[in-house]
Amino acid sequence: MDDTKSRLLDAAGAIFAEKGYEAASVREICQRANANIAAVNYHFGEKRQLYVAAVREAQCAQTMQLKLPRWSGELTPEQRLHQYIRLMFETMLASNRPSWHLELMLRELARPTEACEAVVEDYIRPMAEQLKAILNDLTPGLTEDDRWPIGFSIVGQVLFYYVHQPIIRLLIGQAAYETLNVEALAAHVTRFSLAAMGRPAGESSP
Amino acid sequence: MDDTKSRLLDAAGAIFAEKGYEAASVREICQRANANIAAVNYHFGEKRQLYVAAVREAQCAQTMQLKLPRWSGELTPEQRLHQYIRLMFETMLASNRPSWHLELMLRELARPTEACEAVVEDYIRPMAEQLKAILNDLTPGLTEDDRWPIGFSIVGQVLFYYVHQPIIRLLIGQAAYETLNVEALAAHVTRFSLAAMGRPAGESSP
Amino acid sequence: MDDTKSRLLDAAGAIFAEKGYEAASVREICQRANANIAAVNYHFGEKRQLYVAAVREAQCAQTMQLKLPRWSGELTPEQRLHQYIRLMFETMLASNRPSWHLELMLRELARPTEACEAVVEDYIRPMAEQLKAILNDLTPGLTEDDRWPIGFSIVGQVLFYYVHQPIIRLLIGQAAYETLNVEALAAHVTRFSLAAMGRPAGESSP
Amino acid sequence: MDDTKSRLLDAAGAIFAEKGYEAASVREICQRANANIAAVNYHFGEKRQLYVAAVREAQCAQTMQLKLPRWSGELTPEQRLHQYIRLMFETMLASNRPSWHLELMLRELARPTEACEAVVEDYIRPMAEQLKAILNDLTPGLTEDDRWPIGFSIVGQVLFYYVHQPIIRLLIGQAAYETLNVEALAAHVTRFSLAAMGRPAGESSP
DNA sequence: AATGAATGAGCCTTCATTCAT
DNA sequence: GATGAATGAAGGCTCATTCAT
Repeated sequence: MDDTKSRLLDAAGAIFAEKGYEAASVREICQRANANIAAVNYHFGEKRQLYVAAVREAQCAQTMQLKLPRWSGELTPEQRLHQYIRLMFETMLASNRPSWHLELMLRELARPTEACEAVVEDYIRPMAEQLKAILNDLTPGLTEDDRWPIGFSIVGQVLFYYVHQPIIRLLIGQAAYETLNVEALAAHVTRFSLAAMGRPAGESSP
Repeated sequence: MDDTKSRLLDAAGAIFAEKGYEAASVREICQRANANIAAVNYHFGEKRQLYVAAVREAQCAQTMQLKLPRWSGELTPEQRLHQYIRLMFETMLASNRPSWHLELMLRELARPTEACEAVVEDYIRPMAEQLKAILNDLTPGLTEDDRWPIGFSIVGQVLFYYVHQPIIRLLIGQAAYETLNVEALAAHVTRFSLAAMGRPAGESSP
Repeated sequence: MDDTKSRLLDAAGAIFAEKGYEAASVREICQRANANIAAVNYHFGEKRQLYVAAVREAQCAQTMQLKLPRWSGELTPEQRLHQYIRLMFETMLASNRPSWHLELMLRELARPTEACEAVVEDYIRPMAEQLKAILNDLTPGLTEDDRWPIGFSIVGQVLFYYVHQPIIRLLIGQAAYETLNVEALAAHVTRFSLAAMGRPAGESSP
Repeated sequence: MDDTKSRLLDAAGAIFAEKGYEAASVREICQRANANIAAVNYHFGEKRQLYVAAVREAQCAQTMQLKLPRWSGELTPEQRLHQYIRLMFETMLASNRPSWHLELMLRELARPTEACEAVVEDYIRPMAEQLKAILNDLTPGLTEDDRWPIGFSIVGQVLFYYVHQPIIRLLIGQAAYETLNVEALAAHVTRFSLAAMGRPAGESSP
């Protein structure tokens, strides 16, 4: 890929993720990308399409990174759920994330624009399928339609810690917030969800 | 309250909720409020403070509206949890809502600005206290600190349906999405959560 | 005089003198005068007329203050010139001046508006007459018309120290500037001017 | 230099000189320069910097124009002083001046802003040095510090005719004012100043 | 292929002023 | 007599975009 174009995409992603579409300015993006002010329109036509491209880029990067480890086959469904949940937390909370990818996608999913559908189809749905596969093994008696709410209940718990970080921080205090860690959160959500599905807990650690 | 000022607040709330702070323009707000362009500056000093005032207004309105029904005393904890959850869904999904109140607050909570803290303290924390009181009766053996994650798991499930509406709609299809209703969703989340806490379900309907 | 009106006049004079007509805002003036924003238009009709009134006020105050001491009769013309010059310096440089009066008038005289003519007639011309009377005695052989340039040469020297303060400060340095004092400056200008008129110096001290 | 930028500078200088910084509007400047309203921001960043640039421009133009004729060597100090004074008057009063250059600089020097220091150092000080050199020859017995006041007395006389034009016009009447000319004024100030320094006059004409 | 110059619409804010009370 | 509310014009500035090179 063209060097300038790629730098532009990277700068745009970071700034869109940080400030949102409206508050981000083409000038600022070009500046951070060390590109000419006219570069955005040259390479992407207009600001809107730069945004779409940035979301798409984020999506690709995320998708690749989020490949769940090939189940070693001998893992129990409980262990696989635990892994799945921990991976979500890791992705969301890991501070070493290059970083704007997830932020940008979640912005998009909460306030959908034209880029939303692609994200769902290319990124969200595959992940949902994986989760459904796990739930398949955990709740064999349920129909397809009955499994959606369970998946939403699980994913909702996890995303809450990401989307509503500021609430949590204010409610439990900064000190307590800092003690939160991926392992503990994943253990809690896994235990909570397995119990909700009538599964004995305690043996989910892989 | 002054008429123009109040009209301004209402228009601002609606537009801020719809488009976000940056994308909303003072001109547009004044136009919708049938007020002069200088009225914002006169009554609120600047755009930012109009936003803060609008959030505060939303909060007041919400708080009043959200008074949980006085528990009739003889309700079981399970029934009270069910009521609590249903009330959240009603508040969020009721289409007859005049409006922008909740939308604006959730925007604020996901992307906190200076108005966030007030919302948490005045609106969120009281609600959290009510939930904790219910959990107190449901999980007598737990410490205060251990109850936070449970509360978050419950609230996270509910908010998911609001914040990530577009994902759900795309994942399960528009048709299926329209069949969702407050009653069913509340029942699911309640059952899921009670089971997670090791409580026999089925008797929570008030 | 009305209290509010008088406070308004005082505040206006100070701010006009400090910032000039354009840069001064009616709001700021009313604020400093503890008056309502509508007070200016109520008392003076419009900003311009408030300015004119302030200049007039300055002029009155100056005129009263600037009354030269009645010559004791037995003073020589040289001594009277010395007194005249020293009085100008005192008026201009005295730091205890209530202070915006002169500033405002000089602004007006350098950039004349409609208020200029009145200032000249009521304030400047009487002073010029006094100076001419002195010069009359010092240069008996000259015609009226020939005495104007001499007066201008004297007054020009004095005003230079006021109008072009910043140049002087930068040219000779802040330290040297601070050693300047009314007495020394008056002595210099007097000596210089008397010599220019062919008068022996050294006996002008009153 | 760029065409638009230079037209902008010229228009700005003229308008700033005429009305002062505050009263001049960017819109008006752009209009006169046949430039877009955004051009100021593009080329100069903000109004303030356009002003500074205009002052600097004026200064350059003045400096070049004000090169004193190389003394032919055989001129007496008296003749050189006469030339110096006449040149000042010519610069100030010549009606064929393209213009706003001097006006703008004098505005700046009377109400110094951030641009003042540069004007003094680059324009005023060199001129002051030239004058000091002349005074050096005229008053050999004096110290450096004693020569400043003499220089100020000379320059003050000249500037008076520029800065306080309106006073003069009103005092001596429009008719008399129009008879004033560079030659006569320069002759007067020269004679006055030479006499003040104890120099026989009458032979200063070059 | 890429850019510096330039555009015009629109931004938020502040202005002096007026009006109803 | 005096004021708080409200007005509309204009302020400086920034925006995404276009154009000629």
